[in-house]
Amino acid sequence: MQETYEPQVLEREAQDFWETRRSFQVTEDPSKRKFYCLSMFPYPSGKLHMGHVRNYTIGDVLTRYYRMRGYNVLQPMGWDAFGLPAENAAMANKVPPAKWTYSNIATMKSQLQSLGFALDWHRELATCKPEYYKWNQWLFTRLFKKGLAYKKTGTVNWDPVDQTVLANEQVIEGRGWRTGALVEKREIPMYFFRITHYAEDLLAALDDLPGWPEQVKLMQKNWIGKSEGVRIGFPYELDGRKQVLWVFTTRADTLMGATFMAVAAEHPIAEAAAKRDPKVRAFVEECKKGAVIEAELAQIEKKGVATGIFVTNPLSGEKLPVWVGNYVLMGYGEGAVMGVPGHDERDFAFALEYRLPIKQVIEHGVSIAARQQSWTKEDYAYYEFDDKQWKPWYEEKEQGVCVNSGKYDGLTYQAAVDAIAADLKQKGLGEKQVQWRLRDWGISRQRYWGCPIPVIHCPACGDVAVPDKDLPVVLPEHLVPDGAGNPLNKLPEFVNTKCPECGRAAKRETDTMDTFVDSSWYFARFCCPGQDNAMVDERAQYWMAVDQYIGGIEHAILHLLYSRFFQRVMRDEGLIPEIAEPFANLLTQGMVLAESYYTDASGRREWVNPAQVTVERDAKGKILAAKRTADGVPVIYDGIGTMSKSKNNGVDPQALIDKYGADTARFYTMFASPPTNTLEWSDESVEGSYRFLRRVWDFGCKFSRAKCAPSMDREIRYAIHAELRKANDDIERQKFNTVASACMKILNAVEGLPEWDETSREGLSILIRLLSPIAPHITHHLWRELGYGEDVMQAAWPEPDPAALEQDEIELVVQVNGVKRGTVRVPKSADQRALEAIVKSLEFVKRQIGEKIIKRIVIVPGRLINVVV
RNA sequence: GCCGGAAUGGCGGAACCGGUAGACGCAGCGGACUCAAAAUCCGCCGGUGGCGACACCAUGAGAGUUCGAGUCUCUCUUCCGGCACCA
Repeated sequence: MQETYEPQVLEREAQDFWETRRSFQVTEDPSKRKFYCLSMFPYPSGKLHMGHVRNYTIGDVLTRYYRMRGYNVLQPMGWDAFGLPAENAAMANKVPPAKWTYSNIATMKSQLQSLGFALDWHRELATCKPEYYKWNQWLFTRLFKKGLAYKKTGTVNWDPVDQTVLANEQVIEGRGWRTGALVEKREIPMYFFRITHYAEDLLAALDDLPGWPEQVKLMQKNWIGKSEGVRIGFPYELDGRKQVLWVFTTRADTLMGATFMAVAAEHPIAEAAAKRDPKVRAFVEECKKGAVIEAELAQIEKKGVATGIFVTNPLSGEKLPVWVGNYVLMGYGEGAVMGVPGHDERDFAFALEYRLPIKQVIEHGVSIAARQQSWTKEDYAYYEFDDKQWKPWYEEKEQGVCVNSGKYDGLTYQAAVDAIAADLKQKGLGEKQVQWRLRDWGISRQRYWGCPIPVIHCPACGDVAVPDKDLPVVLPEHLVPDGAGNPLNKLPEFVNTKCPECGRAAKRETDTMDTFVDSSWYFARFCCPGQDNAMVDERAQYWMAVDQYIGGIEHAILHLLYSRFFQRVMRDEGLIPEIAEPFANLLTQGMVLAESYYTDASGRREWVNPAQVTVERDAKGKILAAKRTADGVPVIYDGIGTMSKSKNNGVDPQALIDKYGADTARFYTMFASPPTNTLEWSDESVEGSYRFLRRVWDFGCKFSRAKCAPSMDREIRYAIHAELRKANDDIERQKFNTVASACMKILNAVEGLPEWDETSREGLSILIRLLSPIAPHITHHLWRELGYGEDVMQAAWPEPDPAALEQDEIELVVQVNGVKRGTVRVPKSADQRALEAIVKSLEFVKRQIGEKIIKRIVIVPGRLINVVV
């Protein structure tokens, strides 16, 4: 056996062994339980980053674990290959996105292979290949015919200089990233998927996903946002015509407290008012400037302008002014809201700004009179004095009683809503309604590097879906975008075509699909390699649903929701008839972070990669100072954050693999942090992981030459089996960091034996198997070299021996008044009375009790005894 | 702004159900080996007081529930993810 641990050599050999035997290629096998383990496929951005290493190691640990547990495990890999970065790289390097993408795929594939992942490469796919995206197009045409894909206008960011649509990411502080021009909103025709058709199902089915983290389900639930309320009509007259302004509210009980209405700038009332009033026109124009990014919209200062139009409260007959508000979104509900400043924070702020009246119509135990007594200044009529601070006077709690509301006075929330909805219905001015926050999914992108939307625009027949026989609509791969619009528009041989229905000259759609479409069904395609006549086939029914899906928490909403939608669409098309949910279990991994450092010498920050920094520490290990290793220039520590190009704090996995080998990279990423936490990078800890693997190798080496005594060490054996029992629990709980630490503890125990015996032999075989999913190469060799078997992957997963875990005596913690005072060894069979007697006789207990009287004795079986005095 | 998370020694983390706070590792300190260094091995390692046995303090801050709280409840602070065209 090789004396020194040389990971590069060992890993190459192990990978050749698996390759030759096609160890990871799987087919449907009804005799075994299947396990479909999937990690989110990567965008081929250049080379692997640490997030990938972490993600795919988690998947690989599970894959190898379930294989050893006897499952038929599928773990495929592919490429989410369409997207914006390829166009940016193309512009920068004057290289077609296709060429850049395929070259990145080649690099990253070889990196994945060097990490020794148990991937079935014969299923590899790339979403930019026609044989894949053909089925995006095929499914689109099905949905188009059903009305589940349809055309309407949508709002985009428009760069007026480049005359192009910008992604949100390309808008920086309201300006185009390349031109610096102020971005405008623009309405253009787009295709949408009617995801709202499935809103109820997507929401309800969350309850049937026990394998998903609660936090993700909650985020999805809030995103879908079902709310039950009342649609209310406010009649008005405009240019002599009777009309109704509709709003939706969950707080119909506050209708009598409405003092104004606010509509979006795009609302018909706003447009009508803009025609007559230049002030309104100016404001509406103002609102149309800026980007469409919602996070920014939500934080802008709430502004408005009165339209001069009044509507009538349908129940009280009160006249209410209509305002245009920049905080009202046309895309939500009716594009209009009723303003109830007494009971809504946002309306309150708006009313305060524009001196609109505020009415209290809900009371929560405190009478208005009592409230008003605390008001001391006329100026603060809109505030109440509370806790030495002036606080806004509004209350949002739903449980309240109506006041100042005429016939509804005294009604509680639900009773008031019911009564008001009934009265509105009678007048034809409202009824109860369910409202969703979820909006339909706009999939059109005015970009080149994506899947062409298979539609032909015919002057006579309108928008016609491309017939099946003409699919795929192939994207030409030779174009280089220039940042000013989609180059497909300038390619007549792509654009000019014939109408499939009437045969006359027609234009092809040049928009491509949102790349989220590509990634919404790839998991099903992996099940069906080589299938060229269908999107998926019956093999998908065997493999689906994905048993374990692993990916970043940043995908908690959009990607997962779109995939759930697509699975339903595929089900309803009869493709995978029995499965509604694509992912039975979900693990959301945390991000990989690193320290960052910069120098300030030149007056502007120059970011120095942590690998080039030497840190000085005090005796405790606290950071005192840091300098650039090369030239000793002092650097400033900027804290910890995501690895990024801009802060030059990325750690290249390749450098790590070259230096320590894949097993160290894998072991470190598992050991450093539980999978769902963020992982803070530390070079020193990597060193520690390497040291551990080398210790394992060295021990194996020595052991292979040693003679073993036939004896067993009962205590050490107990320790090993107890650790194994815990590790097996932990691997099921997906806490791989403690599994890694169990491996270390078992090595410590085995090394601690006074002489090598059968305990060592057994302990080492447990260690190798337990470690093998995390560090498969080193364990592959050790298993063979030490004569345990030919292939550790074929070995049975280790189980603790119940006989080894039996104990006659156990140690209990003894507390007095909840504070630990000592421990005591007692026979396992001791009953409550015996325990109480033992505890009372303990010296340190007597000393604590002194003269006091024992009130009770709490016994937690097998753990502790608490004497309460 | 809205939705969702997180916070434990110098650092990463452990403590699964409310029951010994700090497992395992990193860094640091002391020692062995060595001409020396590296590697390796042994010991120490939250804070304060004490020769010591031991006592007290301590899980972002503040309150509460409990025999007992890192864990449950409420309020707050800071940081992170998402917000529909980055993927």
